[in-house]
Amino acid sequence: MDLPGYHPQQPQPHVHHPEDLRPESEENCPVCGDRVSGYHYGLLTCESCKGFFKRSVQNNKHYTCADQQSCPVNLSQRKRCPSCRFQKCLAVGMKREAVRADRMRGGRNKFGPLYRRDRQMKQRRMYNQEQTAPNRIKTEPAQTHCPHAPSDFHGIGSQTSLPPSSDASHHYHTYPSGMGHSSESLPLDCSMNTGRGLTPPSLPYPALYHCTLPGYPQEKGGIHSSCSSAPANYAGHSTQNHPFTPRSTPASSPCSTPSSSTAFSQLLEGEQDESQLCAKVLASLQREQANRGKHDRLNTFSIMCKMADQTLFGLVEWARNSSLFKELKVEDQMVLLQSCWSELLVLDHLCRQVTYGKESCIYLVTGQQIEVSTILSQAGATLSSLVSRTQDLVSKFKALQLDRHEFVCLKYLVLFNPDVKSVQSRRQVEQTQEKVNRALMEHTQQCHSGQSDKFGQLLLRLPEVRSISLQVEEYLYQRHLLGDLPCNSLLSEMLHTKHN
DNA sequence: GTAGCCTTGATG
DNA sequence: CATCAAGGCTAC
Repeated sequence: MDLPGYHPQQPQPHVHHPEDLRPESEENCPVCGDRVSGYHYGLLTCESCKGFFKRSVQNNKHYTCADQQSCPVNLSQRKRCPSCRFQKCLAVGMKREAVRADRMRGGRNKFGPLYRRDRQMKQRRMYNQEQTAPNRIKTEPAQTHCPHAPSDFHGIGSQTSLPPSSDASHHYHTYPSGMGHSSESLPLDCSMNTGRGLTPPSLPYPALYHCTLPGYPQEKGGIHSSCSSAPANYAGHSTQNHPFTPRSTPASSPCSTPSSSTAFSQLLEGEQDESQLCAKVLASLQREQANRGKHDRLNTFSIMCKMADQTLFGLVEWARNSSLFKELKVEDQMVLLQSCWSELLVLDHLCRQVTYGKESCIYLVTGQQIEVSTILSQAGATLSSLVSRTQDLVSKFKALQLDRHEFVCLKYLVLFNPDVKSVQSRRQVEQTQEKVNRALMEHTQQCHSGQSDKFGQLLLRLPEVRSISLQVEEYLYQRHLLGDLPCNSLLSEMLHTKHN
């Protein structure tokens, strides 16, 4: 697999977790952020969430949320909405089965080994942290307030990681979605400095297709000069990383048998270099933050949206540059992309986690990492559930040892979806999908003959990708309606198109 | 209903 | 016998 890794000249990723400053024993409850008192019903939680979960299961409670099912669940507000609290308990992994039907006291249950493994893992991680601590970039006090984000595409709670004593409630008054609206800046700031260029990234995306697609294929400068819709950081992409520029196959490519390499050379031609993408997104965000006043900094949610937006832009460009995609009518290209953009984002995120992500961390497109437990302890129910579902899928893909070729195939399979309504050349889309399907099947058989039915296993994951992506869209749309999404983004345009 | 503290009892 | 994750109790 092609592993760009970290480039020494690039900002090193930071692991952001407030626990940095505290001993392990003071880990926070993933449901409400309170102090944990031990393992309860499947994972480390606080005493109150343990009791709450027990009561809810024992009394077979069915709560209803009076709001949007995304209420904040934290130390100060955990009592406010039992529905969201219970949903979050489930989302973070508390297990109903661990509540005993016979109410037998004492003893141990079947989760004993799970607790032990988890403890060992945590100990190992702590040991590793101690080993590397002297080299780690410390977050400045101001940045311990850094908001944390689950991913580069989910859109994210812009809640800040406030210390337990701080009162975050004022953040929630205006935004009942459960996410505060902090103007405090993302961990990005740790590495952001004095970029001074005036390159507003918010540009007229609505014209994306009308403006750019007719201009292509290959019209030099089509997208970049005839239309200002491309974020500045993508300028130059077509020359630096043009799909028709011969690209050397990664030396570590796991498999290059004649049949699959022929099929794959066509599929892999437009793949972006992760380190370039990372550098561009980071640079653009740094510029944007630098251009803002001290009190006008982007909040976490906006930063996450911008990351997602630029990732999305990259994905659109990837599709547009793909020779298979170019064979389609422009109208079909548009409807296909409009139908699958969120799935592509989810797949892109998954691949990033499988390739670079460390256990229990989420790896952002900027190379930064955020502890899943931190996110779960601060996010609302919807976001927590999204993060948990996605992390589950990451584990499954990791277990399947998904390689880059397979990931690219999945992207194509999602893109060439003949079931999309209003596709004109349905047969053509179908044929391409079959072609990719065959390539994927051959590849898995040739390169992973040890894993029986890897092909089938990969395909079986796609419905979950689809389902997560729909939840992502729904979540983003809610935030959009609340006015949380940055204006003029490709993201909001895609959401709008769909809901119209 | 909540949450902090107490009691219980299988496990290693 | 110590541990610790279950359930129970009870002031609020």
